Amino acid sequence: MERKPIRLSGTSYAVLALLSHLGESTPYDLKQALVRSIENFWQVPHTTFYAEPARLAAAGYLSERQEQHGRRRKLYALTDQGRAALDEWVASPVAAPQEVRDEAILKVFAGADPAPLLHRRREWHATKLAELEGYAQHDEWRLTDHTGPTRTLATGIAYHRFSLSAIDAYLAALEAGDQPW
Amino acid sequence: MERKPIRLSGTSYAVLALLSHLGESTPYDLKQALVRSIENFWQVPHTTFYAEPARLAAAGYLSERQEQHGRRRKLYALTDQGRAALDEWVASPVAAPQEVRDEAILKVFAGADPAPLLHRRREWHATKLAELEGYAQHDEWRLTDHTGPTRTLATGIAYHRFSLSAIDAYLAALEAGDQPW
DNA sequence: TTCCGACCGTACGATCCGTACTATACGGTC
DNA sequence: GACCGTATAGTACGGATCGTACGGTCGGAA
Repeated sequence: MERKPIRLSGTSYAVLALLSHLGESTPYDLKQALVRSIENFWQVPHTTFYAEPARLAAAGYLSERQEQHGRRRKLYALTDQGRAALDEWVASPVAAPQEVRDEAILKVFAGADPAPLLHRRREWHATKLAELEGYAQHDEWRLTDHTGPTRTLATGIAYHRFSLSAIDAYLAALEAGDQPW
Repeated sequence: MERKPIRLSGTSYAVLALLSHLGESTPYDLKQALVRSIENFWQVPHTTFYAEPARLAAAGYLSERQEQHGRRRKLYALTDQGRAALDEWVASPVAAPQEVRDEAILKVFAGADPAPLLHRRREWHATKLAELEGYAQHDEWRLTDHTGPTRTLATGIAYHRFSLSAIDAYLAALEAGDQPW
């Protein structure tokens, strides 16, 4: 079954989890689902993401077959080995600490004025929030169930809402003449 | 001056900014300062970080000289080219969006129970908060000035405090029988 | 004087990433 | 029915990055 041992990264488990939810899918389908759910908390560049199913299949975690018509895209599905690896990972309560990577804070660290960076950041959060709220309205995954994808999308919406309010509070303090910190 | 063109990453600018604050330093000094300030919002594995000053020096952004005694460590300092690159980057108000990478949320996405993950996460934030509050008390960088490193440290403290309170609120809701989302 | 732990760093192969490019399907339109 | 624009659906490639493991160096205590 397993042919070539590989290290499983968070991205690997993201693919396994998506396949568990969606059933047999193409890499493109998986990428779409990623963007609508967990991408907020686990970013993957598309070149990395497209390579992952093939890598997992080569190690025995996924089955691979090809469409017989049209683009002859590859279709992937969990094998028993893949499902077992996913279940084992999910069952363990250990997780790497949260990482926040923020180039704007890095610029402030280097001496930049926070205000213009915050204004741009505010726009970005507003755009993302609208995008996620759109997914929440239209997707088959509804905010009323308690599945993983739904919780994740709701967490993303909460994250952008909170960021907006925190930025607004900071900017208001700045304009009132305070120096928040 | 410039010998071999390289791409400057966030990590590159972190090194330049640290050197701008500290003056001539060894990679180890820089790493220590990183941990006490911006590492909360820009993580760099030590193997990557140690390699960066040499890479920047080879491209002309840093000067390099060696201690004459003891461990004969290498000492790096900004060149004019390095300072110019840093200033230009700081002056531009564009920054990549904030990225949050959270393996715990990824596990919840895959179906894990949030509660045990949150308890562990709570411990981690509490530990980090204590560590940062220690830096704030003892460092030469004081929370009363408004330099970049100080703001960054204060932001890190605020981040961990907020995370703790958010986790506590979520756990309290869970224990009260609610399903927050 | 030798041992230990903190300090300080490098080697190396696997993985990941950004940029650029390719190619296919599909609807409209001239 | 050939053309064209847009969305779809990827691949190629070289440099950057990463985790694991290992290697030396220094001061102090035993």
